Amino acid sequence: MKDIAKELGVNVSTVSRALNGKSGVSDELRKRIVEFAKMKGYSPDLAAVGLKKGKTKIVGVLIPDIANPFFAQILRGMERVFYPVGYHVLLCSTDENMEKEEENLRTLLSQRVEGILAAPTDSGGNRSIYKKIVDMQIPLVFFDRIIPGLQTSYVITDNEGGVSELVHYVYEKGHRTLGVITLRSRSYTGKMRLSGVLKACDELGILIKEEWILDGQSTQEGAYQAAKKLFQFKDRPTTLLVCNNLMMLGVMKAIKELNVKVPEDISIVSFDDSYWNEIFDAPITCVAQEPEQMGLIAATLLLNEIMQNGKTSKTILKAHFIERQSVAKI
Amino acid sequence: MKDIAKELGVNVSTVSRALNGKSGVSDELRKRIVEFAKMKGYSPDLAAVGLKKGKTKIVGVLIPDIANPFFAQILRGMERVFYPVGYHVLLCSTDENMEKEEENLRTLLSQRVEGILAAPTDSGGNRSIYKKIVDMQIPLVFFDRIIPGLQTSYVITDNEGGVSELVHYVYEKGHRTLGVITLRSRSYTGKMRLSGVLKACDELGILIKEEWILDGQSTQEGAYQAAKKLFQFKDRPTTLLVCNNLMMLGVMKAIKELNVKVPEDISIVSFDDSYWNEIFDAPITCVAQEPEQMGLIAATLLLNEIMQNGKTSKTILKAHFIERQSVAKI
DNA sequence: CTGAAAGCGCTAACAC
DNA sequence: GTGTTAGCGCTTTCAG
Repeated sequence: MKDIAKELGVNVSTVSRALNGKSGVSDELRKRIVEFAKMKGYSPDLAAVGLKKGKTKIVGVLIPDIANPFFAQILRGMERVFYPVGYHVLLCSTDENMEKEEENLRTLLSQRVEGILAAPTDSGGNRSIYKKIVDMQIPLVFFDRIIPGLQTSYVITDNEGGVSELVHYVYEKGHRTLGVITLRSRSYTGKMRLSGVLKACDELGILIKEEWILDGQSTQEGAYQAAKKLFQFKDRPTTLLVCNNLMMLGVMKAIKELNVKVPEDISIVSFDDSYWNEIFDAPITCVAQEPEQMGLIAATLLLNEIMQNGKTSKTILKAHFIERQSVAKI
Repeated sequence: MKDIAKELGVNVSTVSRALNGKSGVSDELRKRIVEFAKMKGYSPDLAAVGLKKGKTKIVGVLIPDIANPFFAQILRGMERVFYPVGYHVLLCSTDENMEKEEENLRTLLSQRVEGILAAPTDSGGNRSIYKKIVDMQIPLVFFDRIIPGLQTSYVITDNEGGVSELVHYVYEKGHRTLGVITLRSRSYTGKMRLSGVLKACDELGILIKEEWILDGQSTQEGAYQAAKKLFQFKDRPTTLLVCNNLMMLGVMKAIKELNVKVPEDISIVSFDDSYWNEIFDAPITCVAQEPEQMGLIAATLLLNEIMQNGKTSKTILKAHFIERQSVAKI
């Protein structure tokens, strides 16, 4: 800008006004400045603008694992709202690691992001730093997972309702025993989905033995191991409920490997839909979340808070049931 | 910082030195400053630091579609190298849209990113802006796709080699006719994979009729439509080659819907491996890329250029063949 | 309509 | 070992 001003024999402030479309510059001069700037390939230093204005036009997104299509789709939803309004996304992965999560949050603060979208690793941990963020009045919106008791906006899926629907469905199909492959127990979704299953089974009188609750650690590999174990029990349930998309994939692998017949040998239902549910040998009956929608809403809420310092708002998305062919009638 | 300095009765420069671990502050004073800063919840304004030092510690990543697991995994690879060295990722999606790509690149320049990782939408388009970036000496590394003729580092997969391997494999299995579902024709990978197929077929004397080359538009939906069309030809090839992971998914859907038997009715091979290839009814024989590895290498190359202004370097990854059960011997 | 000048938060000479 | 000061690139009063 200084160069431009000098070469055109005007003051930087005039250049600034001209380039930002502010009034107070003659049309003729503005035209000259704008053209000259374009010719020179001038591009404003957003960091400097941000420093001056106290606005960075950057938001931070904290995600457990971008390689999980579920989160990748959420991110796409967010992108779709931020792009048109000129906000940019600083992306951080936590790998479900609380130290990394904390460090990333600190970085985001230092980058002076105007707001933060986060899916916290642990429903209890790192509460204090999130608390601090809220206290600093930095807009914060949770998605997919929350830290209960923190006064923030969020958008989550009705986890308990979703699993409950699955359990009721298999009940109506005549099933009275159920196994479940669970998420990491400390995550919010892990807790909610398991408790939802237990509650629904209890209400309906479905038997769910201790040893049929297997920890899939939220991962494909973990679920693969867990499913193999379950399939080899002599005493096993007639249905298996899998708590997320990636774990469903692991279960599928185990099914193929052990040559289990679905739904003849065992019925399967899953929380989450994903690319693969539909094209599996026995297409998987499930409750689907809408990740892109979730991202979209989360981003919109955040933008609202940034713009107008709006009230916090809570959204609970319904998981919608998709019947396919993985459950037998007995 | 000013507050801290004032409250402790020292100068800001002293605070700066203390907080940055620079010499020239007595241990005692440093300790007091550091503690006080922590208590106050001080966090440095990275924009200001960047403005001063001319280093933002931010890199830009330009990706066609994060919801595609292939790119999501690449991104994870990048994250894994940037995180430990304190660099942050500003993420931009192009949606395969050239205007959006250009706009995003301008933004990244304005954010004064220290380097850019990009998978260009079009192998020819937007050349001039990429050229400009190179001329400005901003480190630029292409991944997955390149713009031929531009002097930059890149890491890509050996597309022609990969498809050639697939074609040779089906040839040895006795196939002499081949159909192919192609990517968007203007993308670099689209061109390379198609030309590779044609070349290999030509060499081996495999017949590939004009109407067996179907445009899958790089998408699941496009490939689904294309495959449905192909499967309904009375005169159809004995093998179908699918040019990427997402399109393979579309093909799978068509297969299920039309109740096509693989490999009895038709044999299938695919470029790319992805979650679903392995768990499909007829597990899909394919050549796999290593997206995470690609991201890792790309990020490392970029970091090298940023750090030591190193020479440009080109990496071509081999696609490795995975035999499964989707090809019949005839 | 245009210019001068202050200052955003920080670092790095340069003094003392 | 500590303070003073200039300045990174920009915007925005305030004068003229």
